[in-house]
Amino acid sequence: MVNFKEDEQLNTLNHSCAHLMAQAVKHLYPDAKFWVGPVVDTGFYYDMDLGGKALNEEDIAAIEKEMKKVAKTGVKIYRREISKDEALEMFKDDPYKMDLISNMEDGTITCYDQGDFTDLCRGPHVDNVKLCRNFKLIKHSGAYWKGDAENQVLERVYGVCFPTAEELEEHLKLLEEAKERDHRKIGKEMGLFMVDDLIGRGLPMFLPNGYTIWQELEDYIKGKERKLGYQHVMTPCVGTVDLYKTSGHWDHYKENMFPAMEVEGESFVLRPMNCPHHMRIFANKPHSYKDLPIRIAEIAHDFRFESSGTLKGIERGRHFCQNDSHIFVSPDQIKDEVKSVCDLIFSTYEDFGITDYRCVLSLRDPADTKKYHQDDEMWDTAEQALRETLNEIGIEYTEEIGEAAFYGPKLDVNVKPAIGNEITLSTCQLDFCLPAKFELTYIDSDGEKKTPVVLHRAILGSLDRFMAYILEETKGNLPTWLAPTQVKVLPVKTDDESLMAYCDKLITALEDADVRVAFDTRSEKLGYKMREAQMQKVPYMVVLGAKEAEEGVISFRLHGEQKTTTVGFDEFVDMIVTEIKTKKR
RNA sequence: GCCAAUGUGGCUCAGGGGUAGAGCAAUUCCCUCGUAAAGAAUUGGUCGCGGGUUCGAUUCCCGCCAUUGGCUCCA
Repeated sequence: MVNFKEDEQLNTLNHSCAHLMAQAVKHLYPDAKFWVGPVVDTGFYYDMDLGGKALNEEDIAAIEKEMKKVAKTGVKIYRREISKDEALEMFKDDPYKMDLISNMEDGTITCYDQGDFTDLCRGPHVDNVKLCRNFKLIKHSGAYWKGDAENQVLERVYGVCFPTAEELEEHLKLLEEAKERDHRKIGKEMGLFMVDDLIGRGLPMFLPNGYTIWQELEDYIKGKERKLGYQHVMTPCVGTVDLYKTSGHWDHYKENMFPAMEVEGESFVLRPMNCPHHMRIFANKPHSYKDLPIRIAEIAHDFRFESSGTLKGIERGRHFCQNDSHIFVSPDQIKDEVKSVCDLIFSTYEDFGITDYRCVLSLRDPADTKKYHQDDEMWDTAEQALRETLNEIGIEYTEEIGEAAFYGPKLDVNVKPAIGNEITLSTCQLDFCLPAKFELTYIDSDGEKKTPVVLHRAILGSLDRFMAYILEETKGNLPTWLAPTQVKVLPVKTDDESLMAYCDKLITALEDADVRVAFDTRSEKLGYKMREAQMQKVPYMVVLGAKEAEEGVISFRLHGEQKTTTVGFDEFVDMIVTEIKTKKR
């Protein structure tokens, strides 16, 4: 999909189209005030104050109509340079523009005139409104001024613009197709999970097919972790409020936790994360420096009271399972262990064929004293240690201020799903803070008690979110090892006893090899059964008739490919078993 | 939580002030068939929930709940 921001021509065109939209809005709502109208990856938007008027579908259609009308006039767009004082005078009735201008550096300010409309803008722009005629307003919503929920809500309208009508058409088609990849749609079609009002919003339930995938993911990552010396534990989904007061999570996140339950004079909460539980496991017995690193891992159930507006199938719910681990190391082990975690992340991505990801070194914002644990020295040490390690490993990353956890900096690995915003899949966080709060110690080689450093890390992130991502990436055509049903056997005739016996022989052979196989014995037409198997996204669709039974061969189609392949019986079984075992295609 | 839209049988959707309709699915019958839907019959819904207006509400109004698209947030 195109990136409007990075393509220079599209960027200019869309920026100009944002102005065209503002002009049309001004015609329809003369009192409209305008905040900013930037180009983003997916097109453009403009944030506008319409005096409390909330736009609906009809209003959007009317704005589009007015835009077409203005575009048709072919009015020219002129660039004009003015001084800051002139700008302040020109926009003195518009508090939003005044806010923008007053925050600009002194010197020349540019603005653009098009007919009866003038807007402050750095530019560049196309030179005529008619060039913006191939546009579409995509969606609209409320958006807080300056992105702050404390501020008033502005009307934001998103759109896209292309040089030609054909390109616009093509783009809109792609947007439609992206909806087909939505994991919620795929999940419903494949019977993977459900959400139910009576259970509660944001609390998806995995159905047999979905749980099969879930278990495969769990086995996969646990297997990898075991080889790397991780020790798996199981801990309860509740903890006392005091536990979270000790960790500091209570102060930072109590609003986003399910409220406390009072039982026999004690307060408990559903746990939102597992760090405190794992800290207490470390504290369960004394440790020598010789024991480190200690890698406590768990596929852990967590509950967070996410805002209702953010819930999204299994990508973001109020219950999820983290592929979590806390690694207790001595300071001199940090680099090796971070490197080991990174290796694990990237080897996992390789197994899943994930190539399109972005690494972020998330740092604290020193000005945000409310969010972050206050200890400058600790932060400097942690951030520098993580940065150095990443540089040493040679990972490409961008640094982002204000994205750190309250207790420490982190490496986040983000991906872009088919629908919606970038999500974090994997994370590796460096924490000098919680071990001290929990007064964790180990005995060092000099006989002194020292405080360990903790790496918080998740590879698949949450299994739920990872599954959502994989479903969207593969459109539900999962690799064989993950597929709920791996092989479906379709007999051409169901009343042919020797054929049915041949099918049974194959099914037994596959079941003995732990392959998940289904047998469609209904007396339906072959085409009908194939269509159904296809829609269920079964990787191997085996068609057996008298011909195959006589020759002792297997005919199959792979993941809906048009071509049919025929191989020997044993060869087929070996092929599947090998594929599943290597977890690769 | 905020702004907007939506909510009709298991699924996808049409309809609309006089107590509902299609296709698919399901069930039964029939069919035994060679690479994406044979045919027939039957079953299935107090139109998200609660109020109000009305002789009468699934349809109009209000409130709530849920879903969807964004905004904010994501330890």
